[in-house]
Parts: sequence; C-alpha cells; structure tokens
Amino acid sequence: MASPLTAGFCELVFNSAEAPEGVEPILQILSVKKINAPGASGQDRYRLILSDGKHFIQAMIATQLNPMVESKEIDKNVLIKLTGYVTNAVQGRKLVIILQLETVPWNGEKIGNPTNLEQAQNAGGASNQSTSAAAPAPVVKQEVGGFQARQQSNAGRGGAQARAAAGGRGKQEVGPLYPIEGLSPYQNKWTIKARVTQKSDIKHYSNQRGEGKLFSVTFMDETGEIRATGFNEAVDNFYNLLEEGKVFFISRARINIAKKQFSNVNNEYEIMFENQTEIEPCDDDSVPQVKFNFKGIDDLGNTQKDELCDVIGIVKEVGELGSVTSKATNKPFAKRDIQLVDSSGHSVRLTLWGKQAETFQADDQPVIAFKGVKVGDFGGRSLSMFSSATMSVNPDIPEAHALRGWFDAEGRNTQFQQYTSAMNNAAGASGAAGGVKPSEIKTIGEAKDEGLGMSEKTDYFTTTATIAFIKQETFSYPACANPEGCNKKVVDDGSGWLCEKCDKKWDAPIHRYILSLNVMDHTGSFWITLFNDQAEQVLEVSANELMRLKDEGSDINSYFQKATGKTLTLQMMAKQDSFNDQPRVRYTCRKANVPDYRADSAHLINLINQMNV
DNA sequence: CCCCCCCC
Repeated sequence: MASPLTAGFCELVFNSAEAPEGVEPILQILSVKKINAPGASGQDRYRLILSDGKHFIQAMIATQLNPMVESKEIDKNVLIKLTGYVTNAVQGRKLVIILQLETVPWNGEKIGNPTNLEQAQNAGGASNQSTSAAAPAPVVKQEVGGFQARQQSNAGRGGAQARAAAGGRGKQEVGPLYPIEGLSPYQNKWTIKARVTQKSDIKHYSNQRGEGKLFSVTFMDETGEIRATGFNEAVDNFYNLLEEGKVFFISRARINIAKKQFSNVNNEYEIMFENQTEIEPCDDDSVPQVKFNFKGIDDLGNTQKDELCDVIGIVKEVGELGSVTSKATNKPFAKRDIQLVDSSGHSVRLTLWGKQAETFQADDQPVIAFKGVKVGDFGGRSLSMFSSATMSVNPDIPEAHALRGWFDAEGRNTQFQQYTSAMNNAAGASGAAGGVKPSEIKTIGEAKDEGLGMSEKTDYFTTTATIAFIKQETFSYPACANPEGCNKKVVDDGSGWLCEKCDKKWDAPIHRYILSLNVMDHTGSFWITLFNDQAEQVLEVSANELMRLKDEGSDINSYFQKATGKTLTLQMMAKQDSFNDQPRVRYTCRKANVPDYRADSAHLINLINQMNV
C-alpha cells in the first residue's frame, strides 16, 4: 500500500533555505510536547515531531492552533496536512512553524520507521544546503488567524526583497512574512507587517557608558504586539520614517527578551533595530488598530505597585487642574485627577500630568481606554498616566460600547467602591480575599451579627448612621509640632514638649483628635473612633482650636451639640483588639461623607429586587 | 546601550 505521507518532505525542508513553494505536505505526528518557554504572548507552546515516513523533523505550532492540541485533534500518530507554514534554521537545525493545518483521516497506526534527518545528514558529511537565489513565499492559501492575503502582500512587497534580489547578492535578504506572535530570538530571517501604535519622543541619555539617544515604538498585527527600540544611528535612520498609526514591513532586526518591568506590551520579546534593519512603509491598511489588555478596576488590587496596565472606564468625575513641585527636580508639574469607574462597581483615581492635565476635557462622562498606565498604591490603588501611556476617548471597541450601555442603564446610580490605603496593609489588597469589602454596605446590626472585625483579618464596610453622642472629656492628644508631619504624642517635661521620635522639643504641641462617637441606625448603635482629619470634618473646628477654647474657659459644648444628630456615610474598619484581656472589636472611621441618598436608594432597590416576595 | 515619569 502506498504511504499517504509526502515522501521526501523532510529532506526538502532541510535542503531549502525557505519553505518549499506550493507544497502542502501530509505528515504524521510522532509526538506532541509542551515546551517550557512560553510563547510570545505568554501562552503555552507545543512542539511536534513530524514524519514523512522516512525521516522526521521538528515543528512548532502557532498558538492559535493550541485548542486542537487540547481537544486531541492534534495528537500522536494523527496525520495532518500543512496548509500554512514557514521554515526556519535555528543554529543549523531546521524547524517548521505551522500556521495552519488540516487533519487527515487515518487509522492511528504509525507509518514506517522514520529516522532523524539531521543525524543522517551530518553523519553523511555532505552539506546539501540550497544555493537557490529564489525567494519563495511561505505557503498560506487560506486565512490563518487573520493572515489572509499574506502571499499577495508579501509578493507585492517590492521593497526590501526586490532590492535585495536586484542587488545580485543571491540569497534573499529578508525572511518570510511572520506573525508577530511567531517571532522569537531563535529565528533570524523574518519580516513582519505591522502598525505603529505608539512612538516615543527621542530621548537623550548620558551615563557611565557614555551618551546616546534612543526611541521606541510599539508594533502590532493581527496576532499580537511587540515593542521595538532603536539607539543612536537607528534614531537617525528610522525615527522620522516610523509614523504612529502607519503600517510597515520590518526585517533584519534583533529579537531580545523583553524587559517587562518597563513595558506593558504583551510580548515576551522585543525588537532592537540594528544597522542592517530594513523598514519599508506599507500601503495595506488591513492591519488592526490598537490592542488592549484591560484590567478591571476591581482587579487592580491584584497588581503590583509600579506595574503598567491597560484600563477602560467611565470618567465619573474630573478634578480641578492643580500643580505640584517635583521633589526630584524642583520643577512644577500640572496635574489633574480624574475618577474612573467600571461595571465592577469599583472606582479608582487616575492622575494626568503636564500638558495632558491642562488640556483634558470630559464633561460628558465619556468612556476612555488607557494603555500603559502605572499602578500606584496611594490610597490603596491609584493610576498615573505618563508619557508612554495613551488614551482613547470613546473608542469604537466592544468593551467601550458595553461600558457605555451599562453606565447609562444602571452604572449612573451605582455607589462605587473606592480603594483605601488600609488595603495596602490588609491581607490581599483587593479587599476581596477574606475580609469584607470596603464598599460593602452594612447596617450596624449586620456588622455586629456577622462578627466583622472578630477574625484575624481586618474587615472594611460602609454604613450610614447618625451621631447619637460625642465623648467630650478626652477628645484629643498633644502631638508633635514638626511641620514635616510626625503626629506622634509628645510629653511636657517642664521645659518643653518632647517628641521621642523626632528627638525635638517644641514650645507647644499641636493637638490632634482621637474622638469617640456613638452612632446609630435603625438596627443598633456602636462606639467608633475618628482620628484627626475625620473628626475635624465632623466638628468643623480643629482640635488645636477647640483645646485653646477649652483652656481659656469657653463653652465648647456647642461644637459637639452641632455635630450630634448629623447623619453620615462612614467608611469603617473593624479590627480585633483586646481591652482588659477581653477580646473586643475596635471600629475606626476611615472616611466620613455626606450621604449619597441616590446611591443608597439604588442599593435598597437592589436589596428589594433580591427579595423573594 | 534606556527604563526618568513627578504630589498627597
């Protein structure tokens, strides 16, 4: 019986510089193995050993074919027809990269007794390397993950390849067209067709190694994105050529391992432009526009500080334009904070800087997609936009439309959960791991009944309650007057107020609140502690001023009376504590707000809707 | 080979 396999294919690959043109071989899979090195996008990668009945050869499959491995369509002894592939030499070894394949019906038996072609060839001592001057295109007839029309555009490329051929240097100067996802340091001949989605300014630097300049761009195609950097001469050669938004062919550049801490580009590798790098503009506009890798606002607790991420949200509030002076350079910077919310019900502050802060306008609560914003831990979690980040207002992408729909239908009336700095110390900064979430609305009765603050973990919750009583006897403590902000308790030793921490003596302390309030709602009451900022907000007088009035014998009772009866929405922390060896819960108020009755009502409507009546 | 990106 004739073998269904394409006899001689392995030898053909081994002896050709590029994939054999027009050949769609049928091969048998001898083994499937997951390799340890992740793919460009961090996905699993699989290596196959393929047999033509006589020899076997190694192959990698593009990650879009991974599901076929997982479903066992790609498995040992299965016959496959390669309908899209390229070949590559890696340190003298040949590798087939499969972009598209079809399975061929077969009874599951192994065919023939194939041997390792490389060993056979090397043992024979003969090098049959092709000296063909032709530059065959890779075989891709149908759509491969959006790589349709590759052959046409590749062939129509004209530029680098045609010039190389005209230069009479024999071998093609550039490799076949690759998906960005398929790039790795182990391949040297490739061309990508990609859009520039971001281009940096030219940056000049000077360090021990000397002076220089550099710029970077992000390239994107249907399969992924990759960052590319050019130094010195590459800046002169390519900076003006590479325009944001335009499509280019790029070849003959180096692939390095990406330094991920400096980039949010979703690729294990990055491109380094070299002197022989070739970049040619491309008219084909089919390459997609921008690729986001959104992180939900509620998920920012699971990111590390300083990590870069993409976030999409509704601009709920726009802060005033402000200015700060950089500690490092003493230079002033314009800044503007905005509040972003998404359908997770969480909100986060995002800071814009410089020109972007000055010109930012969003009075109609638009959707904005941010790319490459930096996560900070101020106030639990915050975001900061810097020069390499980009923003798209009301982008035409599904995530944006979904968010718009959600916000207009219900999000408008949602009370959003804010990050709090206490979450930096709490187990699991997301606030979701174990402890009650800060925005979870509880009545006082529920907080007690559910035993919040009774476990090892600190619980956070929000409650709306009315001040029933404020303890007047002790409302403050004498604190260190250091203008840098120390706030430690100081003691009067007769010659002044000593701060042990600052090792300084002050003529007078600054009094700070530790205020005990009894607050109640329709379910019960509890004692809570307010520290300086919250207490000052409630009493509308500073502790220092109140202490001065008290010391001069004025009646300060009116301040406490004025605050009593106020109803506030309190962001609470419930923490285990002990008093006279008895365990008890200490309730601390982290933030007091005027109630948002609209949001509270929306919460109640939610609860009503959940009732089974 | 850069990689700083600001403040509370």
